[in-house]
Amino acid sequence: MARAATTADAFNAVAEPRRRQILDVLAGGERPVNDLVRQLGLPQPQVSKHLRVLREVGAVDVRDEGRRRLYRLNGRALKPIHDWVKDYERFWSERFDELDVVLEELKRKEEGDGSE
Amino acid sequence: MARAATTADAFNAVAEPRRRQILDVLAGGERPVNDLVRQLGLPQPQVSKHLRVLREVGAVDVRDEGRRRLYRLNGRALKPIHDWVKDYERFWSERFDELDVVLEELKRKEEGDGSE
DNA sequence: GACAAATATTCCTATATAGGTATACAATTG
DNA sequence: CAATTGTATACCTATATAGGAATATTTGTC
Repeated sequence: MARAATTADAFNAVAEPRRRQILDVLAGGERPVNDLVRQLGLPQPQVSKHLRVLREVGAVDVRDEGRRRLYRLNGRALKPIHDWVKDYERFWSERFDELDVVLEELKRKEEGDGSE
Repeated sequence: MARAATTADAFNAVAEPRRRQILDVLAGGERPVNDLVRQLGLPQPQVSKHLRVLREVGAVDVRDEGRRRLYRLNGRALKPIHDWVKDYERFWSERFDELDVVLEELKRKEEGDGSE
């Protein structure tokens, strides 16, 4: 059985790091394919292929400008990812809290042992 | 060329929705495999397979308790996902900001038309 | 109109996998 | 000790893909 298609949802689309890179660049503003090609140092066909995936999950939109195709980010498509992962933030934030407590206790111990 | 392995990183591991579900359940606390099997209504071998992936990306930790294996969440492993997607929050938050402005203007208009 | 630029798409391939089925192994129970 | 429980894993299969190489199509320039 195959994995879910890369175009199945945003999670699958952005699992591929190059596609995340493309989104990162587009976060800075609308771009033609050529810009992405140059900026990412990837071959043009590759970039087009990745853009197609991103387009199909709705993460980018495209408009024609003559022979150029300008792509822009649709960040809303990434919201499901954020919505899912944000609930896990407490698992590393609390960790920091616990670490602070432990460090505080260690500090007290050191002060308590300061006499040795 | 194959896609990156599901065990390549957290992004690839959680692209599969069942694995996200597993993490969601474990977010509620340490669990034996059997609990996950029953709670998710998945066959046991499937659950074990998914758990192995999650274990390899570090998203879960396991300890033996007799013949039972208890799995617990390591939420830190999901931080890279959060770190990446959080910068995109502005792309839907600003949208909400704009919507608020529009709604505010509509409200003012309605209040202005309140005399009719 | 010839040529170049920009880009999408086709063809190909080796690779990994999600689920199904069956099995192996260890621990527990009676 | 036999039977049961709990779980990991092996074997199998159909499927999708990331990149490479090549190509097709459209638009722009001179």
